[in-house]
Amino acid sequence: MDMDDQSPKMRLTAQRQIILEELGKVTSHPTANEVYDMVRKRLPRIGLGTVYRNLELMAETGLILKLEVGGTQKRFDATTNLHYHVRCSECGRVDDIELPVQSKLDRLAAKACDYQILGHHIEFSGICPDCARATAKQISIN
Amino acid sequence: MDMDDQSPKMRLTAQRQIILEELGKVTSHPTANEVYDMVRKRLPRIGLGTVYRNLELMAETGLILKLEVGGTQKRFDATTNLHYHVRCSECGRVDDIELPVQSKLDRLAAKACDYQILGHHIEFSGICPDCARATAKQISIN
DNA sequence: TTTCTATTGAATTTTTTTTTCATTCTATTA
DNA sequence: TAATAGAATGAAAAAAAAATTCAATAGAAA
Repeated sequence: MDMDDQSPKMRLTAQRQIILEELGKVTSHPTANEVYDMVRKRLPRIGLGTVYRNLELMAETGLILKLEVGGTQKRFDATTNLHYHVRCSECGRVDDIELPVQSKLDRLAAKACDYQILGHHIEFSGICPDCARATAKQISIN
Repeated sequence: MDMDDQSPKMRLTAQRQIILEELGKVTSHPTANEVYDMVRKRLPRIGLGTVYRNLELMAETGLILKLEVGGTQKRFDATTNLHYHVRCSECGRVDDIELPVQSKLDRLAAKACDYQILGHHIEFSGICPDCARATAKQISIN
């Protein structure tokens, strides 16, 4: 019999499990390299290629979320339910933002263009508390 | 006398002018490499570094817009007034979308997190007309 | 156990972006 | 006009980020 569309068999290897665990531990949205550093503390011999490969794979199967937000590097998120992000324009840090998903935007967009709209993502930009504090300090020194 | 905050003197060289012109000609949002290819038809000896350098510079001064949307590469836009984008999840093409800017989102976001919100960007994802047509053809062949 | 396939680490390659530097260009001053 | 100083350039190299290759390994299935 032919199996359905699902990928053949994706094993939950130690590497994958630990990548997933480490990603779940943080609320920041680490880059592949940052995940590599986190995972390496527990699996010192893991290769960077493996991390890239698995993050990509897990994003494809929907296990995690791949964020292609501002900045040069892709970032990853263990929370897969739809939500928005804030990005600090100073330091690049990315956080989740608790805002109800504006699904009406999709309907508006569908009317406004000839694409078949699948969804949307909102990225807010701003100054994170840490950078705001740093700037305030900066000013008071001058 | 000391001059004000503006950058010293930014010359409008032939290279810059042509980059700007070529970018203005298209409604797509070309990557640096695509701009390079466009510009090279008129300035065959221009270097890729010059294109990158100037796109980055012009984005900094606000002459053009740098989009860090989905996909691996940065894209550039000659239209600088705030607007949203749709990105084809099949081919990566990016188009503008005519949708009023939802400035209330910034106020909601400000309440929902401890960042100092500066603004936001919405990226819709969908299937562009071309890819939709290609998919339809694909299906009818099977 | 044996076989088959997915996965890995290590290294390499590719892709994208940035930087370096000697040279050229241009605006301004003398 | 010629000299000068700073900005900008092309060409090449380097750096950064991501993807791929491949022999070796590990696990599941037979």
